[in-house]
Amino acid sequence: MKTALHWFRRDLRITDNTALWQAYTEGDRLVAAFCWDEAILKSPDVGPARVHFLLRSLEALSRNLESLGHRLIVRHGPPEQVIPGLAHEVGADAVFVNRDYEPYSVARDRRVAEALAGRGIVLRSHKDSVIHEEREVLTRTGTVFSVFTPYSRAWKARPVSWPVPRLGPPKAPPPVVPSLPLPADARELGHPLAQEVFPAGERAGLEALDRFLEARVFDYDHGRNVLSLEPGTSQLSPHLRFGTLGIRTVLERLQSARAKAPTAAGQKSCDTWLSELIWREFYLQILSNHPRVATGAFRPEYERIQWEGTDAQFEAWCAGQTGYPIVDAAMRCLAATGWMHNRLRMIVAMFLTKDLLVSWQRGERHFMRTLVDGDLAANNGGWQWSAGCGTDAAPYFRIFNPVTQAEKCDPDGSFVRRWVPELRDAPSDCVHAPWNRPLFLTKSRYASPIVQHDIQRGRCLAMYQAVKGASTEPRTPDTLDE
DNA sequence: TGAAATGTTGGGGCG
DNA sequence: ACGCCCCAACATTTC
Repeated sequence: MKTALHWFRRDLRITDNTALWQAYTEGDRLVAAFCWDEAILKSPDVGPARVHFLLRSLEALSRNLESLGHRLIVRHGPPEQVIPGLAHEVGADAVFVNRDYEPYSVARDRRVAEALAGRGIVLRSHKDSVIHEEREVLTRTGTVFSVFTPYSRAWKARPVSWPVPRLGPPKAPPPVVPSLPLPADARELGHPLAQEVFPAGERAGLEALDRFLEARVFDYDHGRNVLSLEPGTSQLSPHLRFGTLGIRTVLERLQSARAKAPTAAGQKSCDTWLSELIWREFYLQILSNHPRVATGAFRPEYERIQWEGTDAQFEAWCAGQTGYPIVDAAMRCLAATGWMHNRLRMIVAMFLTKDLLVSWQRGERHFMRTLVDGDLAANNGGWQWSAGCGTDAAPYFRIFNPVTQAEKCDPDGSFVRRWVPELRDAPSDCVHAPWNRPLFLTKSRYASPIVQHDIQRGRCLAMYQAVKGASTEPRTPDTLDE
């Protein structure tokens, strides 16, 4: 009798789960396991929003497995000890995982594979979290893309893979081995969120997908850039982050939604959203092929920047106390809910790096700690884009004006008023720039701007120009890191 | 997936 | 009627 152990990581679902399906079909007996890895959970990059989402998703996963007659075995400790130990305990012939491309995970999986091999057990890893993997979309000469547009053209030219079936009932009873309880509540691991916006788990993921594809996707071109109460974005990022939703399912349902698009503009909106999914895979393959981006600028010349921003300025940014309404509203929304609209992520990132002149890496770390969907590849890619030091980056001189941006994405100021109560009574013509009404500003008790945009913009341009002029030999953009 | 500075054009007020 | 100026509107360049 062959026993297959499936080790859940970032694939917390039983539908359209490649490695789980392989373990189920190839083995005579399935063991489903999750390892509570303290190294990850104690990392300063992990905060309560994500831990809470993870816990609730695991509870849902456990219930879903039980409803079929399976059982989720939970163990605590270092995976390189826990997984081989459990595999040995249940007499597994093979351990199945879906591949994870972050540097930490790659190293961890290598250690686990070695430890398993020592016991004569094989680690079988599968592609699951992406449609096309790190070395599957390459230029004609076989090098890695570092510009999005040609990457996405090549991505689309490849055939997509379709969902795998949902897990079925057990072929043999699950093993009787100890399983430890999950921590009862995220509060044990940090401060509770003031507001929770994301229902967790597989069912919630599928429902969020269908809700988005029902109508909102057809207005995505416009809706994604405004901050109205009903979000124009898909709200799927935490589900894609934790694998409570499978990417093949997303693609399949997007295609059928696109076929039903009411207008040509609706179809175009579907394509725009698809390109956001491709951005996700673009940044994943950048991280896989150039792991050094996790610790430094993709364009090395930008490593020389002497960031002038102070700790106090960084802390004001984190706390939403910069005196720029759109920035403060966005940062307070993040602190309270663990989520921020993508347009706002760009605005606050530009503001931190180009107005406060604080290193993008400090912002990157803060986002990782606080975001419910915090993902190394996407977050790093976004920050390097904003700072102008990444692949396919915004040119360094592309600097957002926080007021102009705010007027575009929050024309009536309702988003600002919701998150910055000091400005609840601000007249619409100054809600994004209250310093234009000194009398109102004093009365409102809202912070005065901690920097002046036009002045900081000039300093930023000078700062970037200095390192650009100092750049040495030209780099080859598609060489691989070791 | 900008914004500011600078340049050009054309309509209308006015002497 | 004409030229002049103003300036909005748009286009181009620059950061």
